[in-house]
Formats: sequence, C-alpha cells, structure tokens
Amino acid sequence: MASGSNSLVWFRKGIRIHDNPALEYAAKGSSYLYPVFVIDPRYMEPDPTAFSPGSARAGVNRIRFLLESLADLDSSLRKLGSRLLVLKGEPGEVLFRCLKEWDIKRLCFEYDTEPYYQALDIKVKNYASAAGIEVFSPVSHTLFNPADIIQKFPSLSDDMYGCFDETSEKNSGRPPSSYQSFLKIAGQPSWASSALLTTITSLPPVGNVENCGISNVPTLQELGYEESGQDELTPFRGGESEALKRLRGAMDDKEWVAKFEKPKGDPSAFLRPATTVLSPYLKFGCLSSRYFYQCIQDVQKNVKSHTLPPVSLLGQLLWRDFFYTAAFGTPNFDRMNGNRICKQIPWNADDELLAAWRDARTGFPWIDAIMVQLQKWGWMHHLARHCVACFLTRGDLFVHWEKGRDVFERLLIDSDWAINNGNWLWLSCSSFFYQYNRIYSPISFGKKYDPNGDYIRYFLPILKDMPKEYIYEPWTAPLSIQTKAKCIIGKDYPKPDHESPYDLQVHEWLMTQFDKIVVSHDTASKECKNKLAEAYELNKTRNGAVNEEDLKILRRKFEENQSQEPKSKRLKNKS
DNA sequence: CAGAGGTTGATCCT
DNA sequence: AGGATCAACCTCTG
Repeated sequence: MASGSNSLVWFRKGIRIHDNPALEYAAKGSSYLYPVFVIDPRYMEPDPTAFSPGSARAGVNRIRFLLESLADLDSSLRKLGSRLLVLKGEPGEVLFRCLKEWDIKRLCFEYDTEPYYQALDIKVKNYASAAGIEVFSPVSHTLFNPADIIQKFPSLSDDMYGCFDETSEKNSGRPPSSYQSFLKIAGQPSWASSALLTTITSLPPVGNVENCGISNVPTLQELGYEESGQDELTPFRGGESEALKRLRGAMDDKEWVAKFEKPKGDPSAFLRPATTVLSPYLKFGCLSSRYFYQCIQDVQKNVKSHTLPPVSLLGQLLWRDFFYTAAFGTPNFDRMNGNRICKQIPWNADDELLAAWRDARTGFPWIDAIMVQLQKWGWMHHLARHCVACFLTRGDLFVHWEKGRDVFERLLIDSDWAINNGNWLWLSCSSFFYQYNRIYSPISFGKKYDPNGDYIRYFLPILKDMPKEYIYEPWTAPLSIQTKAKCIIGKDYPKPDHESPYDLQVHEWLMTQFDKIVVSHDTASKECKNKLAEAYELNKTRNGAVNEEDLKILRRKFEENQSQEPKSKRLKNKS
C-alpha cells in the first residue's frame, strides 16, 4: 500500500491499545485512521422475551461490561489524538459502507476463530480483495495460532493407518484431545522472550466522518435498557484500564502468583475471589493473553520455586488455548449431534428441571446460591461452575449440557464460545473427561470450604438465619428451627422437589422415618451413573456412530426404569 | 495391547 | 491436612 492513504481498524474482541498488532499496523504510515466498532443489534438490542434482562444473546451484565470497555477504549484513543467511531447495523454491511465512503486502502482486524467470525470474515476478505483493499488480520487473541497447533499434531488416521479420509485431507491434523499432548505440541510461544509492547504515543487523525451515522459509545439506557439497581449488577467494571489495574494487583503478590494452584482455590470466596477474575477482560481482549503470559513469566523468573501447568496461573492461560484449539479444529464443537469428540448421550429434555436450576430453586442452597451469583455478578469461581454444571447434567438432573451451556453463555460476563463449550463437554463427561463416577456433592462440596455457609447467606438472604448445622440441607431442619430462622422449607425456600412433590406434612413425617433426606442426591447421582454407564456402552458398541434411533431406545429404557420404581413404592420399600 | 496417568470426588482413616 | 480406598472411565505411550 502506498503510504499516506486511509486505514480502518475494526474492533471486535481485542478492545485494547496494548499489544494490538492490528491497531499498530493500521496506524503505520496512514494519513487517516478510522477506528471502528459496530454495534450489532443481533447481539445488543433489548429482547423483552428473554428469561433475564438483556438482548437475545447476552445478559445485561455482559452488555454493560462491553459498553464500559468501549468507553475506556474511546477515552484511550482520544488521548492519542483519535477516537472510537461507533456504528450500528449488520457488521458486514456497515463495514462495506465505511470502506467505500472513506476510501479505505487498508483494513485491519484481529483474526477470530469463532464460527460466527469465520463466516463473516470470509465475506469481508472477499469484498476487500475485490475492491483492492489490503487486509491485515493477525492472530493476537490467543497465545498460539490454533491452526499451527493442529497442523503440528500428528493425525491419528494418517499415522496409524496411512489412510486418508475427507477430514484429514483438508486438515492435516486434528486438535490434541488431552492437555498434556497439547502442551507437548505447543511448547513455548515464539514470542515468549521478545518484547511485545511498542508504546503508541500518537495515532493518525480520524478523517471526515460527517453524515455517516457515527455515534459516541452509547449507555445502556440509550440502547433501550431500563435502569436497574446497583446490587442487581456485576461488581466488575469493563475496560482495558481496569484490566491492567487488576493484572497489576495480582502480579504484585509474587508469592501468590508463584504458588497458584487452581484446584485449591476456594469457590465460596466472594469478598476476595480466589482467582484473578481476569477472564472477562481476556474474553473481550481488554487484556492481552500474551502480555499476561509475559507478566507471569517475569514473576516466576524472580522466585525460588513456582507451581507448573496444569494447576499454575500460566497453566490457566494454556487451558484457554487448549480449548480454543479444540474448538477451532472440531466441527460442531458446540453441539452433541455431529460432534465427533462428543459422547452421544440421551439426556433429558425436561424444561421444568432446567428452569428450576436456572432460576435458583433446586432446593439445594449451595447450588442455588451459585446460580444467584451467576445472575447477579455474571461471574463465579471455576469450581462453583463445576458444581452447578455437574448437578444439571451427569450428577443429578441429567439435563442436556447444551441447555446449561446456553444459560452460561447468556449470563456470564466472561462467556467465551470455545471455553464455555469446552467446559460443558468436560463437566458432562461428553469429552475430555470421562470419570463419571466422580460427582460433586451439592451438600458436602461447599461445606468443606465454607462450613458456616456465609456464601449461601450472602446470595440467598432468605437462609441467612438458618443455623449452620442445617444450611446446606435446610429440609432436615426441624420445623421449630425453620420457624425461628423465618424460613419455612417448601414455602419460603423450595424443598428439593424435582423428584418428590410431597406436602409439608408428609415431608415432616419422612424426616422422622429416615436418617437420609427425602430427595436424595444419593439416589439421583446413582441413577445418573447407571445411565452414563449404559450410554458409554452404547457409544462403544456403535463405535462412534450412535444414531437418533439408538438414543431414542435408550431414552425409553431410562424412562421405563424410572416408572418401574415410582416414588411411593420407593418409600414403602424403605420403611 | 497393557499399563500409566488424568487440573479440581467422597468418604473414612490416621 | 494428607493418605488409602472406592470404582472405574478414557487417552496416550511404548
């Protein structure tokens, strides 16, 4: 490109100034630079029919986080002599209009591996090349280029059998299916010991943008959302400035960084979370994962000893790349059907169970408190996510992981297509992880970290006066205690009734008859284990070719087993 | 094809 | 707090 012409940098993720190759390249030698963000109504427009405040695809917490991130980007750009140009509409159409209107010769945007952008970006690139516009689309969202990893990974079908199927021809490798093999292929990132940061001191000016429908970064209200109370909204503020502040805060405690062991974190810690809470900033690219990587490396160089992947802090960033690689290299990664790495399992399609889980009324306080934190904060600890995901799918309710995935995808401020789907595959024992006998107890897991139940008391204030002896299993509290705690189970707080619609009197009677609880996690989890064993068996005999009919037959069998042992009979057997 | 290992289970035991 | 045991899956390695 001849220097002295116009460039456009298109922000999607990568909402930052630091370590932003697309921005740097766009700025180099241009007379005018147009920094653009397109507000896609499909993602941002209020949808009153959704189950929570927000658009059709995103809860209001994440929309707000995005707007804050954009406002921060705009303010940073202004300090460099530029500004953010916000436009509304279908991104492709808006972009084509801008390219024409402003006579753009160079278009720069961060490469994105998600299916949505893969499809959109092909259109954009085709348009640009037909119009003689240079396109620069660097990989800067992840540590590695997922395509490189897949290329390097020896394809099973090529190596062992020397045959070529359609997939191996197109794609010489498949993504590694375990973290360890991923680490081995990935190695050190090429840039690990080189300087990433070129400090930008000024940017080319923005050209004439009159009559182009440019606006400032809108507020939630300007987008048509109603004002809501502070305590209904996430405590985490969006933006690059906030990300770097948070990063600095974490890195300052060198001991903590060096000793970080993810599985040892306390999921019930909420006043001071046990992790960095940098995930939402990584999701939107307010924080560069590569810069984060280098910061951790710096700390590790200066301490005597440190933890290692998979549990270390660096290991967490590598998990992110692991899931990005798996997601990029697996067709239909976000579905069970047609997903070659996903076990085919006849999950329930029970919308009532799903709604009880989603709306925090399962009757298990540990589970419900986590779901309230999800709705209010849009963030909860990784292990808390494990508990509710396990409970919904393979642990207790046997509801399809795709349903839970949808709820997380909407409500999490850090929801990330690759990572969210990857973790649901993991937790439901559909892929990556297969030890389905390891089930999180909705009662004892939380108790181990928080015996007093402070986390439950905070997010489920109705239970705030329940004595700690009963707070994880309030249905076991004698009625006198429930009365004193101003929380009658079955009236003020649900009893776990997804299996047993008993009235309170029967419930009370049962409490005198059994030392075990009425709706037993024990019973539900045992049934789930049996179902998973049968489903695994089916997958084995069908050798990865389970069809709709197979699943239907097995689903019918599960239903028959359940009706053979009705609730009343089950109780009589016990008494 | 056997054996080792797998980020984060629960329970009981010391 | 840490270890053994439970029951037992899959993937990777040699």
